[in-house]
Amino acid sequence: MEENAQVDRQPETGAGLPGRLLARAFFDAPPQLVAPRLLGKVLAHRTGAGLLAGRIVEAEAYLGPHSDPPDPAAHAHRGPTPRNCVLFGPAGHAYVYTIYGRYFCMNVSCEAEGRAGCVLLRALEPLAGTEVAQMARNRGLAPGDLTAAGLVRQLASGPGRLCQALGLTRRLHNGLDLANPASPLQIRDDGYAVTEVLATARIGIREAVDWPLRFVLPGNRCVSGAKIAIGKRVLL
DNA sequence: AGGCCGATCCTCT
DNA sequence: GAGGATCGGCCTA
Repeated sequence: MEENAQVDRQPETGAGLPGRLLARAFFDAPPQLVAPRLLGKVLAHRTGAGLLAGRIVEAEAYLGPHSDPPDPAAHAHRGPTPRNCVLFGPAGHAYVYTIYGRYFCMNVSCEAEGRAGCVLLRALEPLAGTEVAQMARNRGLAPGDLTAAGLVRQLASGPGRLCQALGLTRRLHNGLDLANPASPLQIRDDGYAVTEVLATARIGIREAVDWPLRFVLPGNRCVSGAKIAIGKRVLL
């Protein structure tokens, strides 16, 4: 609507980006509340190859060591280390780490400084109008394959795939401020309306496996691990 | 100083 | 459905 006009007046804050930037206050809340609210929002990465962006359709909350009971599956569980120190900083920053020596995973830090809750971004639905072909190349897929049914799902359905598609690495992106209009990596609200969120058990962990801290947009084609479709409704 | 092991993905049966 | 790739970081000694 009027958004285009506003973008033209402030090109440095949102030129070419969909919707509006999420404020830091959005992230300054416990992760089990931030995670479901992040569904439907857009993760946007500005690169030399254009805008790589997708809608968040799956996310997991990891609780900080201050929580009761503490979350034994969280990286911050045993307190700050060189790897996880971003989580103990202010909310709204990217925590990107290496997993299995080959892949990266991206989290969003939550809560005030000193509290290390976070949200793992597990799956995106590629956003129409962005450089989807580049995301496919980043994933080692031929852009032509995208026309085939089911292959959109291969782009960013999974935390490692998500980072690969958007070109996110620990070296370049860990610690970036997601709520800064000058940042190449942002989370934005393009007005997409979420009607229903399901909570399920988290994936790929050994501790606290039955805590219902994984949140999905039910029925979305890009949600990972289709086996775990059962879950409880979440009130937003 | 060294060993262990993952908030994963892909391939093969 | 199972197993291998692959390595930085964290824990223990």
